[in-house]
Amino acid sequence: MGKPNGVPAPAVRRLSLYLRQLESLAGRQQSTVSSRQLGASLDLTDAQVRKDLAYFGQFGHPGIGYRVEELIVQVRRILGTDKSWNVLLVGMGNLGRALMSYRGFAKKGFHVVAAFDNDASVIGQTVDGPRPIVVQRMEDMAKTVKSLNIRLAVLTIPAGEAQDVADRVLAAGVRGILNFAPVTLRKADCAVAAVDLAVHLEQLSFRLAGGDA
Amino acid sequence: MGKPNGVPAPAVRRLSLYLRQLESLAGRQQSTVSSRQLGASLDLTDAQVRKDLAYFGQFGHPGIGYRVEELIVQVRRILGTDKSWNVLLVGMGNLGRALMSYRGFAKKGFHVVAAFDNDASVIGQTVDGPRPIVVQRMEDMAKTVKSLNIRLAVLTIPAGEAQDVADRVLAAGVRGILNFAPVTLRKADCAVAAVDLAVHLEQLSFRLAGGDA
DNA sequence: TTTTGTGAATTGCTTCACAGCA
DNA sequence: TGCTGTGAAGCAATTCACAAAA
Repeated sequence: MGKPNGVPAPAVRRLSLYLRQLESLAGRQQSTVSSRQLGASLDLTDAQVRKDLAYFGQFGHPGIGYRVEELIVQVRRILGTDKSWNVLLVGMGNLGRALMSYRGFAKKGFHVVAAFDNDASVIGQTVDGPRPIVVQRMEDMAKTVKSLNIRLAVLTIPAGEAQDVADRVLAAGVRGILNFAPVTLRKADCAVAAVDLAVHLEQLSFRLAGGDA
Repeated sequence: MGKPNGVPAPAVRRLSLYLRQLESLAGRQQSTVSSRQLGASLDLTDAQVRKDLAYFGQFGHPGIGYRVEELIVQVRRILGTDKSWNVLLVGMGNLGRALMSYRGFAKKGFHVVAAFDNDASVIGQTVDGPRPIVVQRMEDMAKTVKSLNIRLAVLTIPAGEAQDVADRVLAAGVRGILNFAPVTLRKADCAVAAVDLAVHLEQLSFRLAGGDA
């Protein structure tokens, strides 16, 4: 049932971008798209687009291109977003609260259904979101993960606490972590994605400070 | 004066991670570190670490390793964060406000010194941050960029407005963009870094939904 | 025509393995 | 001994180029 393992990681990253662009095309009522068109909109070659998609199946139609709606369905299935995912969030600081009410998650089928913090003054508060949610104690995590079938966690906490919280979240039964703390997590065979906001600015400053130009 | 162009992009990305780890080591009073140690903490091989650093110079000491404080200075210089950068932020929604008060930026020398929005009810408001800032009209951008010597912009705006705002920001004199909108920007020879929060969750769902495991 | 899917060629990145230095 | 810096080897990803299909 698992897909073949010869898929380059960069191809999987681009799959998300293809989906995003396809959804945009669908919104503009465009019914088919060529690999050249799709690639141009993302700064990729047509060959790259075709090769990436071909890792997962034959979705195109020679002479026509790809049917937008059809390909959306396929890519969602490949990415696993044809079903919805329940997500928990740890860390109710500014960033955590902002992500709670971020509509982009729900649009893609990710639903923040539980929120945690270790600060007693925050626990019990109701935070806004698509559905308002009461912030829970960390101790209640395992029970909540089980009862709500949560499989993903978003960590918006200070670097010093991140590893401990990650361990706890995994122990509670979560399978994947989106980590905003500026540390690399020791991961015990679980999926981890990291977003370090400062790192991205550093990459820009490198490029502007003689890095390439 | 520019560094040679044979540097792989992945090496530059890792440079930020090395710096983060080195700063952590410095905080714990560790004075030297070997490529093996540094690599292990980031899930990289020792050879990878040495090769990455060697693209930029000879910083190590055979038999000793790398002197932590010394290497921090060098890496900051390479990344361009030995000097501070003025940054503007467009889009005062939840995410924008959260980033305004995010301490991680200032810690790395990035200072949000101006904020913009196109919503009349937000313009003129004071938003919190390291220094509180008054939200300006988009029309004032060019003047502000020049007077405060702003070189980077962070965009936390809806996808539909992103390209227009990016064009405007570049016209105002900004040289690099950190884009949180879920669209790929047509970039006219400027540096762009993209953070799409939903994309990261999709990568996790792929890995959990039979993608590799 | 137009456009896909794909083996072959190419480019790029990582790992190996070891000389040289402390 | 312990460790770096680096050419050479190996592996991975991208691009090329063309047969096949509509």
